[in-house]
Amino acid sequence: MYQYAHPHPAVTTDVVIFTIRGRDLELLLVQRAGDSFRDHWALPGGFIHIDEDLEQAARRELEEETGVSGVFLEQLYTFGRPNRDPRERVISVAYYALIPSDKIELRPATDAKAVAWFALADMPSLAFDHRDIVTRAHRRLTAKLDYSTIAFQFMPERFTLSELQEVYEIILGEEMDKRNFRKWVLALDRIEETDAERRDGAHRPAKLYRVKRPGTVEIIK
Amino acid sequence: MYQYAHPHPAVTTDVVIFTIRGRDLELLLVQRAGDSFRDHWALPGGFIHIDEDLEQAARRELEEETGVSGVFLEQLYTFGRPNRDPRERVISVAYYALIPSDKIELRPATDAKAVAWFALADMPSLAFDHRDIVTRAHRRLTAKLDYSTIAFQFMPERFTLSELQEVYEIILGEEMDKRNFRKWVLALDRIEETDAERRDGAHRPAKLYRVKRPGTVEIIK
DNA sequence: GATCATTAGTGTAATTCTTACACTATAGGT
DNA sequence: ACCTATAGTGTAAGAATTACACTAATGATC
Repeated sequence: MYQYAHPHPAVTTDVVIFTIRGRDLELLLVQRAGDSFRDHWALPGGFIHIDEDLEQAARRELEEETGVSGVFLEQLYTFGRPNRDPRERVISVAYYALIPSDKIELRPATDAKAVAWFALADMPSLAFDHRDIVTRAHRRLTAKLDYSTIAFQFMPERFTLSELQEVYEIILGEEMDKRNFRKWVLALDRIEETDAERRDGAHRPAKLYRVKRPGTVEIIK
Repeated sequence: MYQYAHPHPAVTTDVVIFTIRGRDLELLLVQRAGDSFRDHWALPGGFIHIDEDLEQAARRELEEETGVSGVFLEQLYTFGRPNRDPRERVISVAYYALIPSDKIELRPATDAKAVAWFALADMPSLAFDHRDIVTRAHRRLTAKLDYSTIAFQFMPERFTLSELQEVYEIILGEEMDKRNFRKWVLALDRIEETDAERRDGAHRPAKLYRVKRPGTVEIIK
């Protein structure tokens, strides 16, 4: 038992894990097994360890559910409405992560819980205030498209300009002009041509590009 | 005594309270009286109450030190490095607030603690990781100048365009062109002329403006 | 091996936005 | 009347953004 002179809230991290699958922006949900919100879908998350950094806790949750590490992860917002959890006062420090589309299958056998990807458009109803967390994460992501290189975090090591454009279109939900997009993204000077190309199907092969500094998200403009 | 089956961190809020005083962007610091970092300057803040919303806790701290309420307050970031407080694990949900320059003298008699405004450029050394909190708050504020109407939150009910421009110049730390500034800010369509003017000194009086929706910070462009 | 279908790749002109820049207007003080 | 100080105003050049349509290269089919 742990004792304190004044009441302490519990602190959790929840992680909104985004990826691009097919033609959708999707996120990872886990089905709850425990006592409250049983069988509801929820964001991956859990209590922070008492000697663990917040970001480290979020990375731990991320890795437990997806097996991936070293991907983009950023603190989103802290949710602390007094009754957001019916059991006790729980404050959740929410993070969001972006997973490149070639790493999404590395999900290892976790415990018995169901884990699945859902498109933002057709999520089930979520436990706690997790819908609010998702909404805020989505807003942050779309906002960052405009002024940072965050979208590159979804790309595999090599990709075509058409694929990159499609990622932008999926997240923003609108089509973009091909020539203007290419002019713009190349002028950023954050990606470079490789000497490989992708040939798939009966059409002209596409040049493959790579991001120059894959680990970093930079502010642009 | 309060008991828990697993250890819980303490949770505090700290508030970076900005205002414009004279020709400086300043923030409010309090001198610590308690056991750790005694006599060091620190951000106003304290433990959240167990049934209190996070923002409400921040507003309470803000009002305790300044007497003001109803001003702009936004969650900034949550700081949780394991040893940021030497006494126990403390997670701080930081907020930042902006106070209009005509309300800064409403500081009521608080307890015995010293309270003072400091220009960002010459702050004393701060307790805990409060310097990091201030740095992040300042970054957020300058970033928001570019894409929101946040600067209006510093303005009194009526103000001249020169005063508004000066606020921008103080925060950004650079001079701006008078004609371009006026064209730009009027095109935003977020402030309007009143029929009053300010006459001070031996020169042409300036028209007074007011913000159209004082309570809100809007995204622009 | 010609044709077809499919995606990759490319430039220019019009428009809008941003920047640089200097003088007149009006008050109070002398 | 004149001086000083701040308020207030427009235009032209340059930069960035938008709209828009055809050629290139491949694999599949006949």
